[in-house]
Amino acid sequence: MLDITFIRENPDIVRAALKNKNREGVVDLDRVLALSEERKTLAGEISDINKKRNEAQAARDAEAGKSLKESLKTAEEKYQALEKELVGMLIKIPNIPSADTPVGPDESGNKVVREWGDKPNFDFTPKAHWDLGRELGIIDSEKAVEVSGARFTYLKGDLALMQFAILQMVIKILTSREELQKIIDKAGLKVDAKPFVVVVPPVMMRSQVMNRMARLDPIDERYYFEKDDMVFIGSAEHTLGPLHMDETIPESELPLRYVGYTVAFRREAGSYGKDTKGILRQHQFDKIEMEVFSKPEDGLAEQELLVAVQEHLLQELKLPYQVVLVCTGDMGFPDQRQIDIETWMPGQEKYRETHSADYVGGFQARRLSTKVKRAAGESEPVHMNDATAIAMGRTLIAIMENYQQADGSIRIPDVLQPYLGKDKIEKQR
RNA sequence: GGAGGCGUGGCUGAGCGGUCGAAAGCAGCAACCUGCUAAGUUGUUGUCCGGGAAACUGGACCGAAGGUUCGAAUCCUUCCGCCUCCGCCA
Repeated sequence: MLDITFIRENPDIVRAALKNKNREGVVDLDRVLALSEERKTLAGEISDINKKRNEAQAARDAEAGKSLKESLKTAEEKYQALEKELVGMLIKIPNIPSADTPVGPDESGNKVVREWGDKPNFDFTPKAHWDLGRELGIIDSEKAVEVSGARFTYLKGDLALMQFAILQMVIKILTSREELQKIIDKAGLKVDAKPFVVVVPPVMMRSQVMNRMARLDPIDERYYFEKDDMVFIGSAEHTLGPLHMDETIPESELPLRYVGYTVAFRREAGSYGKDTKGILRQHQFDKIEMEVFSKPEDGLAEQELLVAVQEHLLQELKLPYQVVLVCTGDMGFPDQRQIDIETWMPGQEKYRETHSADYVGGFQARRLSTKVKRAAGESEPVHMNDATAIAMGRTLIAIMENYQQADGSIRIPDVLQPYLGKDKIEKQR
C-alpha cells in the first residue's frame, strides 16, 4: 500500500502508475483523494466529541453523556465506512516504478541489461530436460500424474541429490562474510557484507497476513483452505516478509538479511496448456529465497547485492544467463523495481526465467507495520527486497540441458561434484 | 480433543467500575557525589494521530473486535495468542 500523503501530494505519478498497470478503471483516484480529505475532517470531529464526552464524564452529567454517546456512535460508524472504502481502494493501487524502469505494456517492453557466459555448442542435437529426465530415470512424470495429477513430478536419485548439493552450496556462500565480500567487490558495490540468517519458514499462513503482504490477489493463484482461512505460500518470501510485522527496528540493526528454504505452491490457474512438459511449471517446487529489510536509502543497493548474488551463483554453476530490467507493464504489483534473470536452456533453445529480484520499497512494510526507528527518533516503514537465490526445478533443468553429453549422460558442474561425490549422472532406476 | 489458568508501558509486576496513561521495582537518560573494575542520591523517561515556530495543547491506545454503563484496564460476548494438567502424536 502506498502512503496516502504521497498520493495526495503526487496524484499525477499515481495516475501514471495506474495507467501502466491498466488499472485506471479499477481505482477512482479522485474518489481516493476526496475520501482522504473527508476522513481527516471526520477524525477532527470525533476528537472534539471525545473531548466534550470526557468533560461530561468528569461532571457526572448523565444527560449530556448519553447524547454525546449517540453523536460519537454516528460519527464513528461514518468514519469506519469511509475508512473501509478508502483502504479498499488504496490496496488496489500498485507501487510506483523506479525512475530507471522501462515503460512498456508487457514482457515485450523488458530490457536486457547484460549477458554472461557462452552458450554451449553441441556436436549433437541437445535434448529437452523432460526427455533426458525420463531416459536417465531421474524424473518420473507418469507416476506423478497418476498419484497427484498434472504438474507434479518425482525427482529421483542423483537429480534429487543434486538439489541438496545446490542447497548446501548456496547456504555456504550466503552465510559467509568472506564469500559475500568477494561478491560485493566483484560487483563494485558499497554495502556491508553482513551474512544472511538461514530460516526454515512456515509454508502455510493466515490469509489476512498474506493480504498485508499484498500477495493474496489473485486468490485463484493460491491454494486456499477455507475451513482454516489459511493459504499455502507461493514463495518463502510470503512468510519471510512478515517476520517482523508489528515491530519497530532500530536503524543500527539494519540491514536484516534472511535466506529461507521452502517448498512453494502455485495453482497455475490461467496457464493451462503452457509448459506442460517436464518440471518448468509445477504446482510444487523447492526454492531458496532471500529477503532483506533495510533503511529506505539502502533499498536499491540491497537489490543490487541480491542480483549480484544471483549472478554469482549462476557463474559458479557456469550457466549462461541474461539480466533483464522488467518494464512497467510486466512488473509485480508491489514492485518498485524488478530485475529478472533468464538462464539459457539449450534443449528448448530459449532463455527462461529462473530468478527474480523485487524491490518493493515501503509498500509491504506499511501494511505489515514493520518500521525503522531512526537515530533522530522518528520512525518510518522499512524498505524490503525479496529475491530468488535458487528456484530448484528450473536450475536443475538448466544444468541438465547445458551439461548434457553425447552419450545421454549429464556432467555434474565442478562446484557441485564435492557434494555429490561423482562427476556425472548416468542412467539409473 | 478434554479440564483449568492468563494476556497491563523496554522488562518484571500492581490495579478488578470514576481520583488510571496507569503503583512499585528493574533497565534507560541527566545532574550531583564518590577513588578502586562501578555504587549511591535526586530528577527524568511510553507510542500513535491532530493543532502550534516553540513552550505547549486536544484525542486515542492496558492482546483484537464488539457490547453494557453518564463513565471500563477493570463487567459481558466473540476472536487471537500463551501457560498448566490429561489424551494423542513425528
